Amino acid sequence: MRISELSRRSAVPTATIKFYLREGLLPPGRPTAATQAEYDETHIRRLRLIRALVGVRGLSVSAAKEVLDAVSSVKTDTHGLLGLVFGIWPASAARESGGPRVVGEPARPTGEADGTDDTSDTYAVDALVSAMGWQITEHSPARQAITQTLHTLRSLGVEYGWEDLLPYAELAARTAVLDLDQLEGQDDPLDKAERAVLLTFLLEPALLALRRLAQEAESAARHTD
Amino acid sequence: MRISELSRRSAVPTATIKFYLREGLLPPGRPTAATQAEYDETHIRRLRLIRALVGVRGLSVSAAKEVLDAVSSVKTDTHGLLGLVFGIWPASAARESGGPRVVGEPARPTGEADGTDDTSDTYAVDALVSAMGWQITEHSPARQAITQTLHTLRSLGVEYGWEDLLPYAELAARTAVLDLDQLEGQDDPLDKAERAVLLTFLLEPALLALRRLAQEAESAARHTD
DNA sequence: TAATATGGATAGTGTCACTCTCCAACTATG
DNA sequence: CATAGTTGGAGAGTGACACTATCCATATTA
Repeated sequence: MRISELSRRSAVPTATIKFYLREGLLPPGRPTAATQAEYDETHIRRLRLIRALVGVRGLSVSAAKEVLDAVSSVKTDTHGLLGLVFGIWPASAARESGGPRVVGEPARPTGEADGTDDTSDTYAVDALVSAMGWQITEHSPARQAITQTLHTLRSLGVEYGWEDLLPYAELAARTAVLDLDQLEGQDDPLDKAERAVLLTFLLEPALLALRRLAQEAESAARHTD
Repeated sequence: MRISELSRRSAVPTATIKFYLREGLLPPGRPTAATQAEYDETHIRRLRLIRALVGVRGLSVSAAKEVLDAVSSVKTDTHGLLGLVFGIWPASAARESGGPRVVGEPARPTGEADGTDDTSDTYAVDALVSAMGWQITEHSPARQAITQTLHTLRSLGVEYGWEDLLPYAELAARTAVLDLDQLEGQDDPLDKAERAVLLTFLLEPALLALRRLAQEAESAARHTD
């Protein structure tokens, strides 16, 4: 099929499809002439995946590209596959770790305005990880996210340590078991990778939503007793 | 203190402070003259909270305003407080529920391009909620987020129903118990509201990060067996 | 062969979170 | 009390981002 049919069938405007092609999110079609190319079902599928990651999950286009590249890079190496997928962190983390997105300002010299240090939180996360008995890559972006959260909470005067996160970590471990179980069926490494991506990224908003619902229910339950 | 000291102590540029004042995120200082106002510790605290919600959690400024307004609106009404806080959904959900953010396009008539319907997923979420025995407001934004996720997964050819979310919901329920426990100490309703906001919103990235770490660990564990 | 569609490149748009510039009204200093 | 530096407030400007629109030299279709 050509681009207009691809557009119609995927409900993505042709201009946007061209944009995704340019950004390398969508692989080019098979060229049949100088100004003609042929697309197939895989392109429709890929487009839906892109829209899901960007639109539903809210990933930036560049983050989505990272994710998709990781999925495509899976040839036969079933081994590092999941580590690769699980190691990807949405690009928004970049602006998180560097503080609020600053554009023009030449990094004002006054670093921490309140004297709190970040290093102690790094050790706290190490303690948490080893308390759970987890084998984790040294420089996982997820580690930084937790460090950041602990640091922020502390700077806001909330007493919060890694011990407080431990019970959450236990629940996260069980969540991970569920997640991995969902991948058992898939034999084709590419399908497995795609499913891992979908269940990891697309489930994130749903899991947060479940927490909210549960909070509301728990709050109601405690108030009516 | 005046704005320059507030800026120095909070590490937020004065221009940005002025912006937050204009947007209503930060309450105005006590005016001492036509072009002079006095700020205090509460403003520093509020600034840190804003930066945490916007910078760390990644809320939009308008979403942060909603959150902050909700916290401030708590006078003595300890009752609906938590429901109010838990019911807030980041503004990004708005663009999620409406599909990818479309700006110029006049809403192309071709609705669902692949024929899948959204209504069935709405019932699925109802089933999930009642299976958990949760008492939830009818039009909670969190419901929509889950509906959306189920719908997206289905449109991508992944067989996924509310039954698959049930075990996650059980874990979410336990998470909520932890969350609510953390609020028990606070007696002052305003402190309680602020703590609820912090632990709900700021913990979200950390919880997702914990899942990633747990996934990596679980994946490693399964592969070395 | 004329009307329409396509791939590719370039430029433009709307939104967002700031950031900069002005200016009249202060305040601190000599 | 003169003057240099600071404010609050308003409005315009900026850079990043995710598209979206316009061109144009082919290609295809009627």
